[in-house]
Amino acid sequence: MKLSKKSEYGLRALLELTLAYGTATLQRHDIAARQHIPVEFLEQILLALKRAGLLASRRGMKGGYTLIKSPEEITLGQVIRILDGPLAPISCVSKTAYQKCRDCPYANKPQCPVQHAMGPVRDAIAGILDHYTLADFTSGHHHN
Amino acid sequence: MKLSKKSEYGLRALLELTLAYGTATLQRHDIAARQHIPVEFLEQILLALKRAGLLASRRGMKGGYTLIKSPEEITLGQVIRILDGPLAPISCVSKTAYQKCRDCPYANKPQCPVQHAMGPVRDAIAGILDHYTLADFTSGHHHN
DNA sequence: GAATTCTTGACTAACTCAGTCGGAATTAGA
DNA sequence: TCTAATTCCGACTGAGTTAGTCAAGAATTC
Repeated sequence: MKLSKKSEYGLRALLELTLAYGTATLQRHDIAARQHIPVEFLEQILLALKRAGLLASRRGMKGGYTLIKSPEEITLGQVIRILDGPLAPISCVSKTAYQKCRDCPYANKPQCPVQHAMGPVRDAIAGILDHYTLADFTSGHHHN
Repeated sequence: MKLSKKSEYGLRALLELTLAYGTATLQRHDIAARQHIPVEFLEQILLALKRAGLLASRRGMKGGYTLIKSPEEITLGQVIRILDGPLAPISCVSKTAYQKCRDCPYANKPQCPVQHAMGPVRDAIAGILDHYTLADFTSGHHHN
């Protein structure tokens, strides 16, 4: 039931990139310093977000990262799925990464009690996180 | 965001114990066989649930485990907290195990964006799991 | 006292998490 | 063209967690 550091750092990094959206590109060390994230670890995260199509980057002097989509289009659910995998507490109730549970005596049967309990949990989590955008995430936030 | 095998097995074991509630005591190997759980691993789980006050046990021949409280009084939230720890996705929004996040630039400040997003998630999860009892969990279930 | 069952504690192999490191590729500016 | 700055990529690591396994001890019944 836990959010990894990777996702937490990823969200905080995207917060900075959202604040800079349209006006500036940010470098690893800028983000790392503002959010107190180890720079080499942050790098991995930014690369993953880039591969997933959320960020663009430039190398060399004056390089850095920028958001490639508008903050209203990116949800926390997307980000967490990229960095941490599926939101569902158990894969037999996942919608984005469903997997039949093997060795469960109720697998396949219509009334698996675990699914019955965890389905609504996954829907509640996804219902919040898939409607919460980076714009929402940043609103109310002012630097220093 | 994931439920451990420990919790999953624990819930499935409690399902069997709920079905037997008031009529029989179950032994490790009964539960293990019905739910396809490795018996030595199940043992740890049952012991933890016993220490937490949900189960009673007897040793020796004709021994076994029984539910000590009625199924309406035990929620999935309680069980998962015993076996997996807090439900909150991040400890700074936990109500049962709050911890200030260190090294977060927003720690203490009233408007931490991560808390703002994850607070409702933790409330949604707890809202479901703390109202879902073993009685609900078992309803609609009939053996074979 | 023998068989059965829970109890306790230690042990382990595999995996994940949270980084760290070294070097290669790209770009800007001198 | 040279150099400094920056991203990119892969490998590596130490600590901790997960999912068990195992052996020996204590209680209970027959």
